[in-house]
Parts: sequence; C-alpha cells; structure tokens
Amino acid sequence: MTARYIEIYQQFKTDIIQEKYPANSFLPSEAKIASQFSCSRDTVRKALSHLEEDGFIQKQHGRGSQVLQHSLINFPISGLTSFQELKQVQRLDANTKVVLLERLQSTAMNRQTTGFPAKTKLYHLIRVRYINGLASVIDEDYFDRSVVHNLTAEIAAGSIYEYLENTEKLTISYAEKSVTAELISKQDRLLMPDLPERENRLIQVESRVHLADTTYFQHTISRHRPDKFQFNEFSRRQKK
Amino acid sequence: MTARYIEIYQQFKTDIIQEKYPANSFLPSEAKIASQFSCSRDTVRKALSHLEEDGFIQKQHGRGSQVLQHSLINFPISGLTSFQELKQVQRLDANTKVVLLERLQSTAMNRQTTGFPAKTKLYHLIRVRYINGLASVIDEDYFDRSVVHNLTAEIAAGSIYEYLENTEKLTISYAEKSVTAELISKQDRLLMPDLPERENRLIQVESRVHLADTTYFQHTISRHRPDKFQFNEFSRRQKK
DNA sequence: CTCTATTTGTCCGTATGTATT
DNA sequence: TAATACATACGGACAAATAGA
Repeated sequence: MTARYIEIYQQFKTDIIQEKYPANSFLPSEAKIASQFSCSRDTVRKALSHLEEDGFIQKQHGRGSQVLQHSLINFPISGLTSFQELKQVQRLDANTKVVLLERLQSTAMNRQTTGFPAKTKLYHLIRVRYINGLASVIDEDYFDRSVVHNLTAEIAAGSIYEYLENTEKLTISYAEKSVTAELISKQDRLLMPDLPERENRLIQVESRVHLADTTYFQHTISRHRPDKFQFNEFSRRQKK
Repeated sequence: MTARYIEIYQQFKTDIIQEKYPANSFLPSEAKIASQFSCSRDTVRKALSHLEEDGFIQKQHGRGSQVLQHSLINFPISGLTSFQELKQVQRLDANTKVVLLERLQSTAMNRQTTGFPAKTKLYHLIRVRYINGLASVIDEDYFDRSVVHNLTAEIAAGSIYEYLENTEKLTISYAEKSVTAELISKQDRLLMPDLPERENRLIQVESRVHLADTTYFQHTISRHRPDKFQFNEFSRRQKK
C-alpha cells in the first residue's frame, strides 16, 4: 500500500547510509533507475526530489544525482522527531522521569503562552530527560484532551508519539518551532541539580504541533542544558 | 524564463501573505487553478507541494488545500537567508561593521574547524551586526578564494550573497548548520561591549555552505547575544 | 569551437485509486 | 450513493545543461 516512489526513496536512502553509494558518487540516471524498478521516470524523479530535500543527494542538471556527505547525527534532531526516536537512532543511553502529569483547563492567562483558547481541557506533563545519567532536558507539554484521550504516566515515560500514531491513529503533521535562550528558574535548578552555578540560561525549544487536518493539539517547551545542547539542520537556499 | 510552477507558487505565496487567502481558508481546487492558469494539473500540484513544504498551506486528501497561520517572522531566519535579506524582510534598523578582512591560507590546524583542506587560499572576514544600535551578532566567515575572487570591505559591509549570485553568477545551494551555546571569549566582550557580565555564553550558529555543483566554499560562525537570539522554524514530520 | 549523446528540467494529457463531503 | 478533490502513476515531448569526441 505504500507508494512506489516512497519505496524507491527508502531503497536509495538505506543504500546511501550503508555506503553502497558512497559520498560524491553518482546514482544511476533516472532512466536507468526507472527501468530497474520498472516504473516511469516521473516516479523516480519524485523519489529523488525527496532525497534531495532531505540532504542525501544533490541533483545537477545534465550531470546526474550526486551523493552528499551525510553525518547521521545531522538529521534526527531537525524536523519533528520524538525523544524516543532520537534515542533509537543515536543509540543514546537515555531515560525519562515523569515529574508531573495532571489534568487542567487553560485560562485566559496561559492562552498566550500555550496558544490554546481559554477553558480548553488539557493534560499538563513535565518530564526530565537523562542522558548518560545526567539531567539534560526538561520537557513541559500541554496536550488537548479532546485529541489525546488516555495519557498515563507509563505512556509518558515511553513514547507518546508511538502511542498517538499507532494506538490513537492520529497523523502528526507539522510544527512551528522557536529556539531561544531563557533565564534559569528555581524549578529548573531543582530538576537539574548538576547544573553549574555560573550558567544563567537554558536553551529553550518551543513547539506547537498540529495534526494533518491542521488541528492544534500539543504545546511543548523543551529546556536544554546549554553545554549539552546541539541542534543540527540541513537547509537549502530558496529559489527565486 | 522562470518555470510556470514557480510563477504559480509565487502568485499564491504573495496572495497568502497579503491575506487575499486568509488563514484557514481553502485555495481553489487543483483543477480550477489549472484552468485559471491554463496549465496542467501536474504543474499546479508542483506549486502547491512547494507551498506545503514551506508551511504556507496544508494539503488534505479529498478536502482541499488549507491556508495556515503564518507569522512572517517565522520564516526568514530558517533556511539559507543572508543578513541583508533578513533586514529587508523584517525591516530592521540594522547595519554592519567590518572588523577584519584579510587573506590567509588554511593550516592543518583550522582544517578541523573550517573544514577546508590545508593550504586552501581563503578570505577571513569578521563583522559585527548592530540591530537598533546594539551589537547583536558577531559573524566570522571563511571564503574559498578560488570561488570568491574579489571580496572588498564595501561588499562585505553590504550583501555578499547579492554580489556572489548577481555579479559572480554563483548558485548558492545548501548548507549544514549547527546551533550550540558557546562560552564567551575576551574578543567577544570587546566586540559586544554592552553584553552584561552575568552572561557566560553566546548562541553560535555554524554553517558550511555549498554551491549547486556541491563545491564547498563558505564557513560561517555567527555568535548571537543570548537575550536577542531567536531562531524560528517550520518543520514537518517525516513520512514513514 | 562544434557537434552529439547523455542527463536532468519542465509540461502536458490521461487513467485510476482513495479520501471527504 | 454520488460528486468532488487530492494522490499516484504512466508515457510522451521538448528544452536546457553537461561532457566528451
């Protein structure tokens, strides 16, 4: 049931990662790929376009598609990737402690910060992420309870996204994110006791996450230890 | 000479920004757009795909293409956008002081940091960006001199990208970026005299920029005042 | 420098499937 | 159920860039 062009995309993606096509080498021409997969050139082109967007190849008019240097570490943090997925891909020694899980209603006050209209029924969740035993990230989430129905501490300690996509059958689609450096609060110091006294800010990644039908359902504030924070991104220059 | 689908993309992009299609409204169906522009549906789809990638619309199978809320401020920092372009789009009161412009050769030492092989002939450039009169960003650049030929302080004070693309006819294509929080150096304090004593880190955005033929030609380190830094991004969840 | 073969870029028309209303 | 709208796929045509003879 998965689309043909997605299969082709994945085939080349894994081949590139396994260095079957090493950096700087060229993929076969679109025509050759099309005959190999016995599909049309249009289908191949769709697959290659996605590989290009994601930074795996660079297409060159009249020359071919060249494989780019890729550090695996380069991709997973960018985009919309959950902590559990990160943990898997990067093979981190990581675990999660649920500090708070409560039900509440949004007020006019936190409407501005969370983006939810007043009186929306929400889950409020606070978790600390430990990497190699060190408290490295404080995650604070608000979920719209009309979308997320049965959130438990067990789910929150594992993968909420896995639960939402596989059990609740939701399609998580896009997010607006912002990265800033925010002053450290007393609560931050309590949750990150090893944080050196001289540090005065945490790196904060704020996200507003939406479903495929544009429903806004999650607001997340992730506060990172500044000495442990790294955000990697592949970006392309906009065409005129 | 610009492609038909790019024209259509731009038409809708400006219409959306000017709220001719307000947030949450739907664009005309692909078939209608195709007949309006008297082109094929395939061409329309390409334009709409780009609008979706860039966060302007959300396509919904069987329903239509819905316009998303867009804060103009949301886009320009993400991607590969020059300071001068940012200044224009955001209408900032901003100016640039060139602190250093010199020619040098890379050593084995700075190969690791800059990514250029030893003995590459480079320009080395340091600039301070002032926003509303306040020193807010320190930019340090290395350009490969076999790509960038005549860099002057005048060009460096204006738009280097404008010069490279329009005068030197280069096609800037993609970059790997990383964001970290780095300790403040003595040089940083000299260039940013108003930086409060209690701050101990700057937000550093490091970029390696490539041309369309994958030539690596620019390494940039941008160090931002933590209280002035904000990085905004629109991101989509990866398909399985 | 010119010509030619190869390769990617754009666009069209058509057909069929799937999701929404 | 039927109409509408988006998703996928195919095949063909021509343009434009590149590389090599």
